[in-house]
Amino acid sequence: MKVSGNQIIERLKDKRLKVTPQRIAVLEALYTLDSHPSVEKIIEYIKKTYPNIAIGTVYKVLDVLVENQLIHRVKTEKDIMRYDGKLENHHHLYCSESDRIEDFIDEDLDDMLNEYFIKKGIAGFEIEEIKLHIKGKFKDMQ
Amino acid sequence: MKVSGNQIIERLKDKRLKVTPQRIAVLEALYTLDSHPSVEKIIEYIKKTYPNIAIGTVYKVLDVLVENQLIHRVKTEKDIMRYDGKLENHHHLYCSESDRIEDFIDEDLDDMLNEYFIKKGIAGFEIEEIKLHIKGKFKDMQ
DNA sequence: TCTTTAATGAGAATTATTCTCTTTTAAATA
DNA sequence: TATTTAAAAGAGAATAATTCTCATTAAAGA
Repeated sequence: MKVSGNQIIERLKDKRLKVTPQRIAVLEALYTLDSHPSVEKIIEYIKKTYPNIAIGTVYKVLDVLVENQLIHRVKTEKDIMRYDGKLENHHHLYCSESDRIEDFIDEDLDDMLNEYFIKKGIAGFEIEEIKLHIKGKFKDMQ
Repeated sequence: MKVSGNQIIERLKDKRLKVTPQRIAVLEALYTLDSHPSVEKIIEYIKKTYPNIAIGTVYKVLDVLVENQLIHRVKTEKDIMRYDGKLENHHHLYCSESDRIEDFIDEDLDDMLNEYFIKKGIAGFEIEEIKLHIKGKFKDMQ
């Protein structure tokens, strides 16, 4: 996920958020780190270039970014929160043994699901977003 | 979800688990409580008939039941764990405003998804289970 | 009934997350 | 550019869900 510094600033400005080094650092971490890092991993990464950042600030920044839909929260069966900087619609592959999460993008699948639910609907419920959570095992033991 | 006391005992025995009053009480709570209760709700319910149960015991029992696949963990974007006693394949409807979760069962949908993934597969990943997480709003404000 | 092994109870410990309050800073305005 | 001000960050205490420890109890097989 390559996102330049200017793009990060643009994204913050688009949401009318103050552009602070801390916010940039958190987004930068999310765009750089492999995938779906925990707060701990995010802090670890940021501290390399910004050793004095306060942990509470990272939590607060993450909250603000989620509220403004610049990132998403992701939860697995383990009990810490993880974050996802990918904005396009995607699903998740998850292996509970390794707690590894990978993104899964499949437009054909999305089309099929949209068509299905437009036709069928769900009584008493207004659908906003459909995400698949696909559990299983990764074949390469990365 | 009507599950009798005998059925509960059978389910524990099938998994070669010792049948203890605490385990029965936790399963009983899960089968009785509306849907997807938190540990707090489970404890609250059990304490009515079993005021001295230890909180740590409830957590441990829940772990054992999850390990043995008698129940499932469910996570939302809020940060406490919730549990689900339903064993049949089902999806979740979720409203983030109210943090309410409802089950969604649709065999046609499951058939369609199974067919799709049997045909297509996912490179490097062995699928074990597919769950939809459908976000939106409940129309009745229950 | 006896024995063994596993489960429970009680409460301390841990730890992710939130909160409070003071200081600092981004950015709008003069 | 300097000033102003509302919002953000820093520091660390507080909270609360969950886990851990270890002594006690109980389930279930012999």
